[in-house]
Formats: sequence, structure tokens, C-alpha cells
Amino acid sequence: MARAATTSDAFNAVAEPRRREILNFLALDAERAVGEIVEALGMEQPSVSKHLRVLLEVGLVNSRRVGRKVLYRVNLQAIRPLWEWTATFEKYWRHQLVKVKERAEGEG
Amino acid sequence: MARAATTSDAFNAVAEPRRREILNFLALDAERAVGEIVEALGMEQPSVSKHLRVLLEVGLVNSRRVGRKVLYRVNLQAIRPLWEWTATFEKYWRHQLVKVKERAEGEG
DNA sequence: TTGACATATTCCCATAAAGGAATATATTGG
DNA sequence: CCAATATATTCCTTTATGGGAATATGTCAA
Repeated sequence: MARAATTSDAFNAVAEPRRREILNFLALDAERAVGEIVEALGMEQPSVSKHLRVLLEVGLVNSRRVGRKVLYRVNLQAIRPLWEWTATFEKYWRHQLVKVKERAEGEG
Repeated sequence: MARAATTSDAFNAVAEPRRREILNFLALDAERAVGEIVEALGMEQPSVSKHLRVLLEVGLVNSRRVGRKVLYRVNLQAIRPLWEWTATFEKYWRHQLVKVKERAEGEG
């Protein structure tokens, strides 16, 4: 078996640094045309289109056509599973910090 | 170019469902031997070892040998970048919810 | 219709992943 | 040293990636 497809879920889609960059950029504003992404991130247009397709398939972005342009927006809901998974660990992580802090104070 | 290596960062390492399972399991307790993971998750031993190696290279887990066993523990700090990235979106997401709520109340 | 602009798709290539099976390495006890 | 236990590594195969380059598709304006 090979690695899971990038389109299999948000985790795989987001593993690509470029795609994270695109999502970061899209999060700043409501909607962005492909050309804006290309210019802002300095990537090749076909590359951007391909990455957007992956994000679209996973549901991380939505798109709509306006004239010649196609506008993309982040679908924040789709990031939720990712956030929830990491948040679990953040809880443990906070516990760990508290313990470290307590030890430090006990010694001080 | 091919896909980025699974060992290139936490995002790529965590894209694999099995590796997330392992991390979830490790988060439950301080330390676990490989054999415990194998039994708990019902995976093949070589598979677990291979996944652990990836997690180790990325710094998501630590290990120490105790007799014949090798104990692994989660390194919560290493998950932080992941959490931070997703948390950014969670902020936007909350905003979006507030807006929806406001609209709903305005109409009610 | 034609041409310019905007985006998407296709083809090719080098690379590496993950599982399975087999085997190697390490450690302890006798 | 040998056998048994516990992990790690290697080899093989199938599959998909992402970039580059070229090209196709879609849309507007005159």
C-alpha cells in the first residue's frame, strides 16, 4: 500500500506546506481569486490551481465563479477535526506545564 | 518532486492515521512499550516500530531502553506547532459562529 | 468571431510511502 | 555460549505525489 491520498482527509491535505500557506492567506479575507493567491504567494498558477483542487476535494475551501475569475474561501468548519485532535494534546500539554511550574515553585 | 517526507515535520508525520492512533494511545499514559502498543492497537509489530521511528525523527515521541523493552512517550511540545496553526483558524471560526448567532437573534 | 485574460488539466518524471514477509539486532536468563 | 523475548531493519511492490511545461477550457470585450 502507498501513502494515503492527499485528498483523503484534512490531515493529509494540510501536510503540504504550500497548501497551508494558501489557507493562511485565504483566512485573512473573505474571498480571493486564484490570481491573487498566485501573486501573493509567488507560486506558479498551475501549482496553485492544483493545490486548490485538493483543498476543494477535502472541503477545506469553497469556490464560486465570478466572470473570468474563480473566488475561493476557506471553509473553517473543515479545519475543526484537526483543531479538535490537537486540542486534546494541548490539554495534556497544559497539565505538564502546570506540573513543571509547581515543581519550580516548590524549589524556589 | 514527490511529496514531502513524512519525517519532514509534525504535519506530515501526523497525516498517517495509524500514527495518530499511536499518539492518542501514548497520551493516555506516561510510557508504553512497543509490545503494549502492538497489542492495544492490533497492528503488526514491524509496522508499529516503523511508525514510531517516524514519530521519533520528528520529535513527536521520545524513547528509552529498559531491559529488552523500549519505552516510548509523547513529546507534547512537538505537537504545539500543529495546535498553534489550527488554533489560528479556530479563532476565525468562532468569529463566524458569533456572526451567525447575531444574525439569528436579529431575525428572531 | 477573435483575441486577451483567468483558471484548470494533462503528461512526464523522480521520489518515497506503507504494508507484508523475512530477518537482523539487542537483552536477559541459564 | 544458547535459547527466548522484544524491537528494529531490510527488501519488495503498488501507488501517488508535486513540480515543470505545455495546453485546454472558460469568459468577457469589441
